[in-house]
Amino acid sequence: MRENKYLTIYNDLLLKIRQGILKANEKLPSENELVQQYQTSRETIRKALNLLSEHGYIQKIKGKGSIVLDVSKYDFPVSGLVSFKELAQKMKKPSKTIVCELDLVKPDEYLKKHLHVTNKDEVWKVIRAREIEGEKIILDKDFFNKKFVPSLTREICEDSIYEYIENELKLKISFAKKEIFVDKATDEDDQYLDLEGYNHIVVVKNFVYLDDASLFQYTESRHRLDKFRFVDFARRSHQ
Amino acid sequence: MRENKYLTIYNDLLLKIRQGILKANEKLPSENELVQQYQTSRETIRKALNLLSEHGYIQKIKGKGSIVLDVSKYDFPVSGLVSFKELAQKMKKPSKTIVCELDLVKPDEYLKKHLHVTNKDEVWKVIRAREIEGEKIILDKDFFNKKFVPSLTREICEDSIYEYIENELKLKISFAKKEIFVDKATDEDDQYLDLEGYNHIVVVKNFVYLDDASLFQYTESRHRLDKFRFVDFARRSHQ
DNA sequence: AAGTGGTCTAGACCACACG
DNA sequence: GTGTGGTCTAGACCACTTC
Repeated sequence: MRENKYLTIYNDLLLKIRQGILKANEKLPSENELVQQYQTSRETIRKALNLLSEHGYIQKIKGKGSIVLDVSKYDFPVSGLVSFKELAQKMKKPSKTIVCELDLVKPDEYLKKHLHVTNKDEVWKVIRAREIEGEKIILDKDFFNKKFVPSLTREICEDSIYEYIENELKLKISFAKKEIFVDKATDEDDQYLDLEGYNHIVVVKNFVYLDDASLFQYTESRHRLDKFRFVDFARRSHQ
Repeated sequence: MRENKYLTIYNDLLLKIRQGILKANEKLPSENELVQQYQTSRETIRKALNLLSEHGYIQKIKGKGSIVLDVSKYDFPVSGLVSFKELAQKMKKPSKTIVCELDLVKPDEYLKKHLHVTNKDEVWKVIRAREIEGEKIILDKDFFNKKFVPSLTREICEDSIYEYIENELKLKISFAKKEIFVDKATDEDDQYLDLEGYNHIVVVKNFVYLDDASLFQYTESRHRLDKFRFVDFARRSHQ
């Protein structure tokens, strides 16, 4: 057994919720009962329950107990953030990635500021169009510091760069900042996408940080207005 | 002293980061050192550090230590989600709220489904336009179950309903689900907002749940395209 | 080998909900 | 009062980084 005990318990409880063994709107066993069931300490049970809570599967109420939330009514996965692209993949809609540009470039002023690189650094610039159900509706512009990603090929780009980075290069992505706003469509958008007359674009900027807190990727994802969708599930913080 | 020990430590460390006593890109004292400094147990220190980490102020690295992240480079507050409206308030831009409608209505099919109410329930329907720097750019449509919010006045609506609910009614909001997408502007949008020719609208749907996991508010916030902005800071989850 | 953060334990006391 | 979840403690062992 190599998995954490609290993650094992988390996954076990999650399975029971998904299978309906633990029913929505009903109470979970108390923490002390779970201590007995899983033969562990209370803090470990609490770690598992807090994870379930943070991910929106249960609600803990002081003095009463923990309630299983109704997961089925979410039309999207509950935890985290979901883009149209991810949804299309989940729905198994036919999709395709077209690599428009793949270059090693000198950073311009904007990139120098946002990627924290200097004139001496080189930066991978990747532009890809995402075609879903026959329409090119998303334009992804990615920029990586060459220091972190030495080589990159068209094949990797057609697949998932993200998987390549995590699985092959073993770089660990730890957190990201997102900005969403609407912008006028550029000539580049028009060139690579099927804009269908829409002259505005939803822009999702993404700043990705590694485990050691260094910024290594800047991404701009440009979505046609009518095909943009974003879901967030937020637990209110302390205070 | 009534505040939690770990929250006290969290706030103290946060203050030191903000004041530059703990500098960006430098290491925090180790957990064992903090145990000494604050005369507490390691788990308590870890609770405080985990909060700082979740809120994006530090980065913990196994075997090495915790690094203070550079907060100053975020043009928006780091933790959680920030809308244009909140930003305008932070920037102290002149803003005004116009209550367009305030009614007790029977729920239609859509509301019955999303607010989990029946024909017997009554629902508060509040429509407000938000004017910022002289332009009406956001239309907020709120729906509350009358069961939770018995009375509501124009004055409360012109102020913050949210504050009224938390401070006066003592209802505790625990989590919310957001959906963002772009829709065609309706006649209602046109009637209440200064659309300036934009015929699309960014829609932010908000489902708000109380402490006991009951859904009590459904909100739709409709933003003029050019004035929409949304920031998210997401830590990657386990797994 | 020494120091770091990550996990886990077995207790303790508290605040809250409910009958 | 009993049971619940929330906080806190003082230890322990582990995996990882650095020397």
